[in-house]
Amino acid sequence: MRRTKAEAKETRQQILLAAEKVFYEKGVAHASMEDVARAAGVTRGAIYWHFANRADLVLELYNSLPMPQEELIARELEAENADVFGVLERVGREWLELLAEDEHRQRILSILLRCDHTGEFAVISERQNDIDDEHMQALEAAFVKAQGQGKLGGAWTPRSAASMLRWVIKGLCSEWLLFGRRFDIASEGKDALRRLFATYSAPTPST
Amino acid sequence: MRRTKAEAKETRQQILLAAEKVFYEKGVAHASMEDVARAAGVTRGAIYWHFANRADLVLELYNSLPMPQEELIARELEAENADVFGVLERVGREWLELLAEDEHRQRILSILLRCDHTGEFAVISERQNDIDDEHMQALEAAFVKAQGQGKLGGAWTPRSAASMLRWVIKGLCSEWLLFGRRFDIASEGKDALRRLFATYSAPTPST
DNA sequence: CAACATACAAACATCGCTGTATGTTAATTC
DNA sequence: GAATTAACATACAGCGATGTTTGTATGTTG
Repeated sequence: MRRTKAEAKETRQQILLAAEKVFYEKGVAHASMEDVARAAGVTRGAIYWHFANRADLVLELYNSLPMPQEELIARELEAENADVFGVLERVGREWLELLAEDEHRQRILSILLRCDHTGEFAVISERQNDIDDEHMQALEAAFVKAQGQGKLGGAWTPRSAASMLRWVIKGLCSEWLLFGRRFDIASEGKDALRRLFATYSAPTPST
Repeated sequence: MRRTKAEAKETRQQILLAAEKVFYEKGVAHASMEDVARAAGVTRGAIYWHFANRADLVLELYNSLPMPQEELIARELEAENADVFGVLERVGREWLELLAEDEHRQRILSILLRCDHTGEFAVISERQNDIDDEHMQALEAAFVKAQGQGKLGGAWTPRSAASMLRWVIKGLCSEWLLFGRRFDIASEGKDALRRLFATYSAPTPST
């Protein structure tokens, strides 16, 4: 029954797809490896060959998501006179559009939002937190630049602006994913970002 | 061994306190009822006498949190010339202060943030979603009123303003609770709310 | 002060699921 | 083309926890 390397990769992919489906429907905690195996058309042996355990399987599910090119964005912001708000707003919009189009991303992020974050799954949360931290640092740096250009108005600090942006995007995504995707996230997100960035550049109030 | 009614209530309270402690430290999924029983100084028998199962225990933990007087707030907003933004900003601030002071609330909300939301725990999430929905409706109604008073500027709609407010408060609380409470949520929250409400009343931009 | 209900403790019955160890077949490797 | 090893399937061992049932002593009620 030995399969060729290409077939093995195929099997691994099938397992990931099955895990996505089963975990999404039953929840990570309540789906057994046997459930996943059946959905993938293999036995648990195959799963334990490709993945160490359930936590590893979930982690690989997360890793299977292609992440947006952050370096490319960073380079765009390098220029002295870069339009920071323009770039950030566009990037945020693109992220929401990416999520709106990619059902795999939707399901995997839903799984992660709803699963337990303690014990063996803590590594996954930490992973997400690390990425989040990097994003925050990049965002804050960008807002520092905008501030240097005299474009950050109101009582905003780079940190407060970055936090607010992240909360809005996170809130938007969480609500959309956990609540049955009952609105057009791309268009509503576009509007929300529009309003938010408008407030960043508002003049400092006198009061 | 039969205890008096007062003693029974006492036992129930001890179990809730133990559950809070144990679930917070080990996570709902990885703590056994035996763990909770030991921490409470009783046997599992006592727990199953007072609570149907683990999900019920967690739900009662959530129910043990006194919720802010929403009717009182609603009444404050009833007046024709009510200062909607002033009231909402104050209520938000008070909520953050309440959380900052109450360690039980902190631990219980942390537990709920990190636990699995599928299967038997779905009822708890639904409960929270219902409350969230009510809040959103109340918020939206309040912003409608503000709009009627001509106070809602920018490109804000009552709904978008309400959503943004909720995302900010949720983001603030989640980040604080999940990330080790590493900042002064009351003071930083106050600032964030200040900035946010300032943007609500900003004049509609010409661009 | 019976009779009953309450508030638990202790014992029981399983049971699903996990991880591993072993078996088997077919690709690779040399 | 023999030896090796990759890619699984199958069989196994064992646990840890859950919900329930039974036991029992003590409040409570009429």
